[in-house]
Amino acid sequence: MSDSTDLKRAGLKATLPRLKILGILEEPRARHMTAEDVYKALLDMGEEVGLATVYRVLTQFENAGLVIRHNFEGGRSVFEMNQGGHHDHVVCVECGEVFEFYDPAIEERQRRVAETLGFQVDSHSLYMYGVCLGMKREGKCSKTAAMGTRGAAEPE
Amino acid sequence: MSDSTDLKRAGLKATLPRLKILGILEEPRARHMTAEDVYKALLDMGEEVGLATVYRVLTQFENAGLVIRHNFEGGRSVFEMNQGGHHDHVVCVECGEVFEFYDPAIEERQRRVAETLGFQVDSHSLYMYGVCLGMKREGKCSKTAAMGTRGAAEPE
DNA sequence: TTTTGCATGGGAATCGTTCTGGTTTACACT
DNA sequence: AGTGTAAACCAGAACGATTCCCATGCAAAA
Repeated sequence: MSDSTDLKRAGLKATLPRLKILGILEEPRARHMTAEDVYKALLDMGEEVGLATVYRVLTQFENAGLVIRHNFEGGRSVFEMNQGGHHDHVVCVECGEVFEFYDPAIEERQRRVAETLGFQVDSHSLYMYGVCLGMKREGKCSKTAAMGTRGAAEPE
Repeated sequence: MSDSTDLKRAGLKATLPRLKILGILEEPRARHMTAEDVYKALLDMGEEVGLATVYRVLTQFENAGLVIRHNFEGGRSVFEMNQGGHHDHVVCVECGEVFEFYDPAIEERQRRVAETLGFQVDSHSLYMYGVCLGMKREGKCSKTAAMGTRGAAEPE
C-alpha cells in the first residue's frame, strides 16, 4: 500500500508486477539480487511475470532512484533497494557474499579529488574483491557472521 | 622486440596477434580500450585477426598481469596496460573521457576497512561517474585539457 | 464504466563474450 | 636449416545476460 504510493510518486503505475518486485527487494534478507534472482523469487511465489518485465521494471526503478544497480565483476548487474545512505561494497569472490561499509574519510577524499579536477560527480562506486573471513577460516562462507551490515566497518 | 620478451616472460608465445595487440595497447593515446576498440584498431592496420582472438589474448594478458580489466557502467569491459602504479578512475558520462588519480589516503582507509572485516583483498576498484570540466564549460569534452594523467589529482 | 494509453508477456533478437574443431605456427631439439 | 609437438589461430557457432517487438491486458483518468 505504501509501496503503491512510492510508485506513484516515482511516476509509475502501481501494477502487480511492480508491486511484487518492490516487495521482494524490500525483504531485508534480499539485499543484493540479480534480475534472475528476482525472477526466480517471483516464480517461487507463483507469480506469472516475464523475465523481460523484471528487467524493464528494475531499470525503471533504477531511473526513478528506487533501486541501485551495481556492475560487479563477471558482467552481471545486481540490484539493491536505495535506502538513502550511500555505502560501498566488499565482495567475496569465493562465496559471493556482499558486505557493506561506509567510510566518511574516503567519501571526503573522493569529493576533494573531483573538486580538484573540476569534475561534477553524479555517482561513484567502490568495490573490493577478495576472500571473506569465513572462507579463509573454515572454507565456507560467513553469511551468518555478525558483520556485513551497513556501517559495520568504520575504522578509527 | 622488447614486447617479445615481455610475452615470453609471461609464459606466452610471441605470436603476431599478441605482439600487435600489445603494440596497440602500448600507444600512449590508447589508455582505455574495449575489446572491440582493439579489434577495430587491428582492422585499421590491415591485420587479419579474429575478434575471438582479441578476447582470448586480452584475457591471457590480464591473467599474466600485463593488462588490467575494468567493468565500467554499461556492462562492457575496458582494458588498459598495467604500468605498475595502481590508480582509480573518473569517467565522464558525456564524452567518455577517463581520468586517473591516486589518493594514498583512500588506499589506506580501504586497507583498514578490509582489515576490520578480516577480509583478504585481492583487488579493488573505485570509479566516479559524472561530467567533466570541458563538458560543463563548453558542452564539449576536455580530452585536450591539461589533466587526466596519472597522479594529477592528489588533494591536500 | 468506458476510455485511453502505458504496461505486460513471451519469444525472438541483440549484445558482448566464450567455446569448438580443424588448421597453422612458434620454438625446442635435431 | 628441418622437424615434431604443444600451443595458438580463425571462423563460426554457442552462450548468458539483456533488450526489443507487438498483440493483449489492465490501471487510472474521465
